[in-house]
Amino acid sequence: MTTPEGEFRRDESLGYVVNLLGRLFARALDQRLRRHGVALGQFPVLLILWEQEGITQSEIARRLDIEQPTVANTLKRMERDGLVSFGPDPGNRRQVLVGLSEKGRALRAPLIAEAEAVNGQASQDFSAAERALFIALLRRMAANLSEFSE
Amino acid sequence: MTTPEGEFRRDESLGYVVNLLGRLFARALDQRLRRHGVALGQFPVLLILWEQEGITQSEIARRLDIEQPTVANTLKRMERDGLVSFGPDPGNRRQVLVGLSEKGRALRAPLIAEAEAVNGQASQDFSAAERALFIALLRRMAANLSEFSE
DNA sequence: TGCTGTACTATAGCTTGCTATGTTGTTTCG
DNA sequence: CGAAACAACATAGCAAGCTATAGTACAGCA
Repeated sequence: MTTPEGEFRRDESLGYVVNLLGRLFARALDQRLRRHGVALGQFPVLLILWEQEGITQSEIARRLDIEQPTVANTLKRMERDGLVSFGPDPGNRRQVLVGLSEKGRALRAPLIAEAEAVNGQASQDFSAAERALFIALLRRMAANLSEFSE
Repeated sequence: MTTPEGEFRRDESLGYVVNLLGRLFARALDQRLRRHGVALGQFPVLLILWEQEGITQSEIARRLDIEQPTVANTLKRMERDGLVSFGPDPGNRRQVLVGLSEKGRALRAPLIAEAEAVNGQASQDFSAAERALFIALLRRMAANLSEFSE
């Protein structure tokens, strides 16, 4: 399944097309989140905190599969924007527990609605079966790429 | 197809999963390109220039669906790294034509091999039909998101 | 011709991702 | 107990995406 002659068609390259679609999703969601004063990268962190507050920075990084310094910087901007606050863990002085502000909690329903609107637009002509199939293929591919790098 | 109760499952969200897969592709390809001294974002630009040299910055941006300032900055780094050179267009003094260095041309085969290796790993257990179906779904979704923003 | 609009490039500034490295606290084990 | 390993967080520095804006050259038209 290698390409015949040093040729390489961008439009047939999995990585290229996935990356392009990813940027389209990012642009669409970013525009909508900005209306609420929230930046794109803050949204996944909010998703985690809406599930569970009082976890550590590294736990957030682990659940999102993002590096710890990236999360640290995003949290710092979220604190600046009044979305989260940090409290020391009395039982463990090296870690810091992250909590939501009221503002952060209140954004849950409206921001999730924005994300669902984007997902809805993206899959507007997909049947439920197609959508499920698509997610399954995405996940298989992600699993393939997560295997030890070689 | 909206979610029942303010719930939002990351693992079922199209945007979330596409974004995650995109980062996995990016990490995998970045690691491989680094061995050749090339940064990830330079690769799409190289793909364009391998097809056709002597085009303008904005033409590159248009073909890749990336904003012009992003391309401008990437090209600046590529010049620094000795991959491209700029020549003024004698017939049009406002634009600049981008050309490849010998080094840039020579990287074609090895870098395409790296990209194909990543694509191959990602789709290692996919049949040709599945791969084609997957690409078709990605493209439909991209078309849906490209429709005028609302 | 000259003015207006458009196209190309550049610059500033932000966010979010990454790696690499350092600091500090906790755990483990000899 | 003390040393070594490990875990959490911070910081520095880079790449690449974005928006907004400004400057310059060209084109089209009154």
